[in-house]
Amino acid sequence: MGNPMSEQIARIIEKMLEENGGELELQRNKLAGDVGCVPSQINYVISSRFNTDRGYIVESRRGGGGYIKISKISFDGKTAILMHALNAIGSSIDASSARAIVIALYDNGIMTERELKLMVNAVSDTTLNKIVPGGGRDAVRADILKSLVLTLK
Amino acid sequence: MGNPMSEQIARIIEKMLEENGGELELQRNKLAGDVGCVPSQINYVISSRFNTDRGYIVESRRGGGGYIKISKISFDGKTAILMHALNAIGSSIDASSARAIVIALYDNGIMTERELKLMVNAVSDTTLNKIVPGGGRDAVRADILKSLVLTLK
DNA sequence: GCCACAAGGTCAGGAAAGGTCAAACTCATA
DNA sequence: TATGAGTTTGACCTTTCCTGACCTTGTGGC
Repeated sequence: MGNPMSEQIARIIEKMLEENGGELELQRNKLAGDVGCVPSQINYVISSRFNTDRGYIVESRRGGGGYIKISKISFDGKTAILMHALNAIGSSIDASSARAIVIALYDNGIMTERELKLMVNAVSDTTLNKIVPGGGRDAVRADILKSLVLTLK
Repeated sequence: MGNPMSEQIARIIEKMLEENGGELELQRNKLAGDVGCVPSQINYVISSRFNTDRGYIVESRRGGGGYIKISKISFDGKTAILMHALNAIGSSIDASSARAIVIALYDNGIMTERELKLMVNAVSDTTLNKIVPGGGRDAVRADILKSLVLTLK
């Protein structure tokens, strides 16, 4: 692994995250300028390394005073269960497996009954069928489910 | 950490609203002078952040002794709120409007904070961006959101 | 009624972010 | 050497914010 610029940027972000207790707000253009790359590369680094799969939540705002906010999900006891679930979900998951995972989480006392219904609903086929084309549906479901599971942290 | 003037103005208004039981009358020119911006920016802040979608009603009067009155809507019937939300969602909705609606529901005591986070996450752009192609994204979001809102019934 | 002044309203334009996408490049490996 | 995953870049897009010129409405004096 030579030392691609993406690595450097990722390290910079990781360091800032550590110094800020797992949460940070950055200016895309400023960071790009500092490190000497094109702004969209910041997006690339974030989406390839600070995504939900790796346990980060990213929010952003455009316009004057815009920012990108990255937060790392931190571990504790029950998070082990959640991580296990995340792992089980993978990059694509069908409706019944998703349902099973959610129910398992409920059985483990990770969430309330209403939250259970909420999640079952969100990832049900009837909800996703309408628009998402056949192939992509399970992938969309996986993304949503992972995002939801992370919220339980 | 940008800190646009609009944010500051919004915070000031929010604070005044809280101190006044959800209702307040302000002088546009005075507020603009106090905070150091052009008067029309007050309109911008009000129309972008204190609009009906977010649960506010705005009235005003021009001329001598003019004013702008902002009141936060407080619903009574829970189902009325949900119906209002469903209506607001429609068949397609962008990320920030979706977010606004969910926050409004939370503000009205329809759901817990964790449910709020869950929903915000489920309909965020970062979650849906990955796979759903540009056009359909807002439609998928609307379907998911409506499904989630109905779960609260 | 007419006029001056005191509010607030509208709108278009430009600036300041961040987002998206596809093409080209790199480099390890089959 | 062909292929493909990962990286880099730039052209173009969308959202959010800020400002100023100009418009409309209400009040009070004459």
